[in-house]
Amino acid sequence: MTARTPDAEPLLTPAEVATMFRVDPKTVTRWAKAGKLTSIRTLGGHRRYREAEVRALLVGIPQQRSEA
Amino acid sequence: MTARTPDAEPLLTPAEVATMFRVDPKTVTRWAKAGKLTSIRTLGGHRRYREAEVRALLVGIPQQRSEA
DNA sequence: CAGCACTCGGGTAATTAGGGGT
DNA sequence: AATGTCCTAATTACCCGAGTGC
Repeated sequence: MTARTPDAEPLLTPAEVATMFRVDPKTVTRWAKAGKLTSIRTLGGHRRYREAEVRALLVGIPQQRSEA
Repeated sequence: MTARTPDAEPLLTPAEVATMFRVDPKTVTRWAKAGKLTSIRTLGGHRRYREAEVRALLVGIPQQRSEA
């Protein structure tokens, strides 16, 4: 029973993005205002973020090993 | 409603890691820079650390010498 | 319609980054 | 080589009231 999927990409709420980065939702809003993150606005003015973009930014630098 | 959490690993702030290791946050930063610890950057440049990795390091310190 | 959680704004403390020096 | 401390600048976190989303 897969509900129809209009060609829309998955969006995330500010709280979700904030959780993923371990920051305050307000901080995510600042990133959007600063143009560091693509934000889509609801008709009421609330922001939504592209999941794919957020994941791409969540990049960790793995620990290195200097083994002899 | 609490926002869903797509697939985010729990992250820790520098202060939290520093407290766990009983060291200065600055020291944690040095560990990250030295590649001894995996670091994820916020869009503002602040670092976040993987909770699982930190805890693994806290527990995984075998007593090589137990004080003569 | 009513209600609650979340987000929107702005403003102000608290952390963090970075370099340098002990 | 490794840690702790001092400094300045930048980023982030918590305060409020009002509006949106469901």
